[in-house]
Amino acid sequence: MATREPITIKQLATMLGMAHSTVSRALNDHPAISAETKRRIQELAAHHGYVPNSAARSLKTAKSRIIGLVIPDIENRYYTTIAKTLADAAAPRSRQMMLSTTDDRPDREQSAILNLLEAQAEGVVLAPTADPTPETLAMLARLDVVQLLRHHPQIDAPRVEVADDYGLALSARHLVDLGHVRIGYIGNLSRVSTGAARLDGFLSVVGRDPETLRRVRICPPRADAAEGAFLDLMAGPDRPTGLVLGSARHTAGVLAGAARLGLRIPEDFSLVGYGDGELVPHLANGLTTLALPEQEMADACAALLGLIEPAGERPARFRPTLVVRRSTRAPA
Amino acid sequence: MATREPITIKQLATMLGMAHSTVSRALNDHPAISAETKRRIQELAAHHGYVPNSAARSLKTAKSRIIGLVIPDIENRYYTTIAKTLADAAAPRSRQMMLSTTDDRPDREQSAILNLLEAQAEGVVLAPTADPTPETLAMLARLDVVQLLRHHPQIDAPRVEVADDYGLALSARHLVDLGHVRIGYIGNLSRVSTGAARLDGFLSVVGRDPETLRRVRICPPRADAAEGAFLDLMAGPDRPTGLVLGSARHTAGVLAGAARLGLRIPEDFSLVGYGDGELVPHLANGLTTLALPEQEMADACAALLGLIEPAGERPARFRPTLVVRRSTRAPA
DNA sequence: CTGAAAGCGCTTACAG
DNA sequence: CTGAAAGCGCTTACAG
Repeated sequence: MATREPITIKQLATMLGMAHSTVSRALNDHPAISAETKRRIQELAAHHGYVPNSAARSLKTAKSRIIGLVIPDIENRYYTTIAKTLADAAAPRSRQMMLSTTDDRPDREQSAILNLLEAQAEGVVLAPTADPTPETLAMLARLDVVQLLRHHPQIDAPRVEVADDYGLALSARHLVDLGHVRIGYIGNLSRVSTGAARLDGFLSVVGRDPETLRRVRICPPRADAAEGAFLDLMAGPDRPTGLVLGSARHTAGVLAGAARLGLRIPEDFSLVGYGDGELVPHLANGLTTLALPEQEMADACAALLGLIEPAGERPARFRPTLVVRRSTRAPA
Repeated sequence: MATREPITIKQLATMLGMAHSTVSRALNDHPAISAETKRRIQELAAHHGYVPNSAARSLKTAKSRIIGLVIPDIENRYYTTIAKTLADAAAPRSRQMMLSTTDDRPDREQSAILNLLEAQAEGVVLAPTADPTPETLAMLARLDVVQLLRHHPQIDAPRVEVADDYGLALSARHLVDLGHVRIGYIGNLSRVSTGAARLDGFLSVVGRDPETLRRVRICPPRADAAEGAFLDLMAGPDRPTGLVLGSARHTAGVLAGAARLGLRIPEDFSLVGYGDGELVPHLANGLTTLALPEQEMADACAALLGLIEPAGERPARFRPTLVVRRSTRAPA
């Protein structure tokens, strides 16, 4: 029974010869309205395909049912899982999820946050860029924010993050325990908090002498960049016998580089990835990797935004676990 | 300079001793306002961290800047790419992307569409479930919709889809040309349009005799389901020497099943996947697969919604291409 | 170039 | 249990 022009509460009220306030209350199941009146009104509303106007409701109530998710990259499996879990939590509570990707650009971050502020978002889950603009920081102070994964010193908001230093120490320790001495690292820019923490965790185990630092490569989270870094790292003398990754998006590049150089895993070098997933067991003959509790972290975000009941403890920092498969072994 | 309570146009007008209509015009860069007035107003607005209220704007203009993306599963790489591309197209046009996942459930689809209708979404990109509810169909008639990938006979909206029959024929033909005779198929439910078209394309090449149909397995788009189907398919006598997949989410299950049975690819059977991606070249020693033009399809959606200029032709159906790697060869 | 006024579709105290 | 009224923050014809 959809009409071209959406029908309004006022029109329904006119048809029924009632005040539109009564219609509004009936549609919101207000206790003061009689059952019979409610039934009549709701029937007519359904018949005419009445749909409430959320802009009008938001204007009146000064809040919307929108929650924002602002992340660098939806193609990163980690964020994909977060998006899925958050969307699943939002749907049954009639919350809408607004998704923006920043590609780690502060200008895109700023416009995403502006849009959410304009929309009077109820909450925002944000994985901040390395350098949010002053405008972004000012706007964030006016929103209910959760910092996901990364954090920025000037954003005063609860954090939901991975114990990355712990995790990367786990990765490095695994290779050391297997007997590796020359261990390389390819990871993200250390300007974002996670990049710094991951490198730090790695170095806390292998040491910080110049010799070791020469086996560290930092590059953007793209496969082609990682491939370049890998080729460069493996070109020199005293090639690493083990390699630790600090980003999921570096995996494909390293595997491509290894294929190009004809290096086998784990015969020629051992590899520890970052992040698990459906396909990861089938990479590199079974990629040893750090698994992150994406689900729990997304739940923690949802709980902090009041979307779901907090499930027991809600630690700010979640510990990754090392999943040992067949891409790591003692050096030849 | 952010205040707790957001500042409004009226308050700015009072401070300046002007009419609030003038302030509104200045902030919207209306040509009739003098440069000097604009400057003063915009300066004050910036100083007070003025942010327009999008609910008020939407209420007045009877439209929002929201576009909806309603898909079954964000973890499916195909949809991830679409989401990324659409988000990238939306951002510079100050459009917001509302993401809902349906998990192929008509009730979730209905509430997602209801939310978008309430929000007066400018456009909706929808990959419909197999059986949208009558309510959903009625609401869709009131929205500007593009049907992505799948289509439903009762939804009257432009389609952006893959020539799946063509693509799966390509997959099957590849194995036939290599000399395979016993070829299996694992794919999606045929109740969704793509499931039917893919199976049809496969059968158009291998034939529809009962012998062949016994090598077809239909299962939900989950790895565990695909693994079960695979084990079942490979258990019988006259095991297929080649296998074609009709869903990206079946890949992990089949690889897990093959590992469990100790079957090597391509020595023991050849495998053709569905959908390409960063990691796919590193699966199964180089997975031969159908590559879909996700980027172009997302652009076509954006163009149909008026978000971007149509780039030359805009075919409704996009042809996948077969990327031959090392997971397929002549049968032993 | 600027102002006064109406109104978008709701919600919600206040009356009765 | 229902109604009359005000108002949320904008935009935009209509005047001048």
